[in-house]
Amino acid sequence: MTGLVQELSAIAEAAFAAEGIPESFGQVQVSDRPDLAQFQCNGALAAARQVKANPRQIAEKIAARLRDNPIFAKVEIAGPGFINLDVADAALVERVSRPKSAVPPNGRSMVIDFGGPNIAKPMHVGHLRSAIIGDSLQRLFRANGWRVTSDVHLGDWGLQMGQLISEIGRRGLAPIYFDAAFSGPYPEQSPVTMDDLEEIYPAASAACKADPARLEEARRATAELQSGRPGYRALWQHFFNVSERGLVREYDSLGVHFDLWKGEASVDALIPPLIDTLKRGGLARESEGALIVDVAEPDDKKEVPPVILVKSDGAVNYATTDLATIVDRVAEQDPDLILYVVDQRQHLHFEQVFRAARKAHLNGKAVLEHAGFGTMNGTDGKPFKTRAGGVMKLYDLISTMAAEAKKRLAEQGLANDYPESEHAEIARKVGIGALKFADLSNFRLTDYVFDLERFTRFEGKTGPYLQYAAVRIQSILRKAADEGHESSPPVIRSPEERALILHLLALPEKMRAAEDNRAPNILCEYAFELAQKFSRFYSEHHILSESDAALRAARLGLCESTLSALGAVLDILGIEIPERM
RNA sequence: GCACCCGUAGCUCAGCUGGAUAGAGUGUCGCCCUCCGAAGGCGAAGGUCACAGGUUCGAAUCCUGUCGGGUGCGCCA
Repeated sequence: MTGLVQELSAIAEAAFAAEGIPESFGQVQVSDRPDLAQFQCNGALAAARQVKANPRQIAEKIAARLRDNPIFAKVEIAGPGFINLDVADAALVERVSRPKSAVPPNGRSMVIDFGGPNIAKPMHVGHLRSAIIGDSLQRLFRANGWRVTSDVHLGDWGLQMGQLISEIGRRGLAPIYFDAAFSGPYPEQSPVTMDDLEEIYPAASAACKADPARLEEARRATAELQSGRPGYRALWQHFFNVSERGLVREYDSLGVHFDLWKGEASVDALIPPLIDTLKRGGLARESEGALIVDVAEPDDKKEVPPVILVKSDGAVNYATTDLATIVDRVAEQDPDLILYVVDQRQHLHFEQVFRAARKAHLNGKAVLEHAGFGTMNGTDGKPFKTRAGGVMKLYDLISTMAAEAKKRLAEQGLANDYPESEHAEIARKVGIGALKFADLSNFRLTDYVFDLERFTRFEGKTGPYLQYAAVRIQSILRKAADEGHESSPPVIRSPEERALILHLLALPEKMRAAEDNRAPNILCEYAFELAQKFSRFYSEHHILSESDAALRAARLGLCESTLSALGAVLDILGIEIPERM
């Protein structure tokens, strides 16, 4: 699906080429002077320098060619050589009325790695960004025709596992798993619950921080787990199972789903052969008791430390599992792109891993890319904490958001007569919609302030504003159907209709820009403007009571087109639209 | 110390492959519901785009430096 800007650019590019000027100067954009024109082309100005000609003269020649094309209602030259363009209403209406078809597969495939949470720890607000941004990206790439495989990629193979194991051993909670003489089978019932783990983990972590001997113990346990000690493996499996149930529930409540629930541990078997390969290729060497891969390059501006494959204690790092995971993914599906949606603070880690992977040719044809995101701070500018000083659990945050949404419904006196279950469902969708939109509308890389008050705002540039606009359209269409009104392709009889249709035709460009930049905030902006333009149209024109049946049908058609575009974008953002609210 | 990210309206943030008058939301002040959902619409006020240089016909955007904030710099993830 090509967008209007793309189509206009192609026309202008052809005009430049016909004048013997590189066609790249023909790029058309939405005008930043809407009072003067709908679109503009600045190519004559840029070309003038290169071609050494008067920009106005170039613009004149281009404009003369453009005027031959009936798609334009206006072609004007302004200032030093801007070419201002308006598209004919008939052309707009024709394009917005074309039946929309799904984007066909583009033949490319990718893996999205969410750098998921560590098992045995509850999800907290710090995990929000990866989940929300990553989910939006997987929906976006799919919508644009990619074959996408998403992997939550849990943190389940590092030192924290050894910390848990050694702490449980000390407490004597499950002695059978520590009995070297025991030959199994181990109990099917987990000796610890998720609640237990949530208490044991911080205790173990604190103990290791305070006492080097405890840390040593945890390291040893980690190495033994990784080298296959049966009791530890069995215990680990319990951690994993217990945690996974909880995590699935948390992600479900956010509406985030993964194709794969793999983790670091899932590539365990691939590590020994990988290390072999790296050793044989002369890429891995021993240093200070550890096995490393040098990845520094001569023209580096910063110091890039080596990748540590095997620590001096014999355990592997997450760099090692990340490398093995690349091997796994290439073997499984040979993707064109592997995208890591992980905190920007881990940028250096990925740089190291990517370099090592490329050096060893592990990545096949895949481009390896880290789409980092900024940290979430509290209103004090420091990493977010609750009033009590701890991190806020995701579950609590979602409950709070839904409760606020419910309060809002009550204030408005709305939904009083809805069944309780629907009431709760609306509150959930609105609460999560507010949360997701607030997160996604910030550019990925910038740190942002987590302000509960701002998140629970439902007016202005928020998720609920968009949901509200969509619900209003649904309501109109329902009434129209009840009254037996037909819809027809839109017409342009007013500036509001024209503005709305112009914006509808910009969707394909925005989808592409969002993909190119891995930036869902571009779609947030688009959706917000779409809802604004609809609201404007809605307040200026009465639809159902319009006596001219043809005009009423055309306006209903415009409502349908708007709902379809808004629904598509909200779907990519992972925001659900209630039937009513 | 070195490297990376950032500094835009009172507040929260867009804009950054250079283009005409720097945008939005919120907050403040006005106006609009006997008519399709007011979680809405319209309008006003609010800016030396941190600072100083440079490149350019043209810089919030590119380059250099300064100040301020954040982050990262083998055996955590």
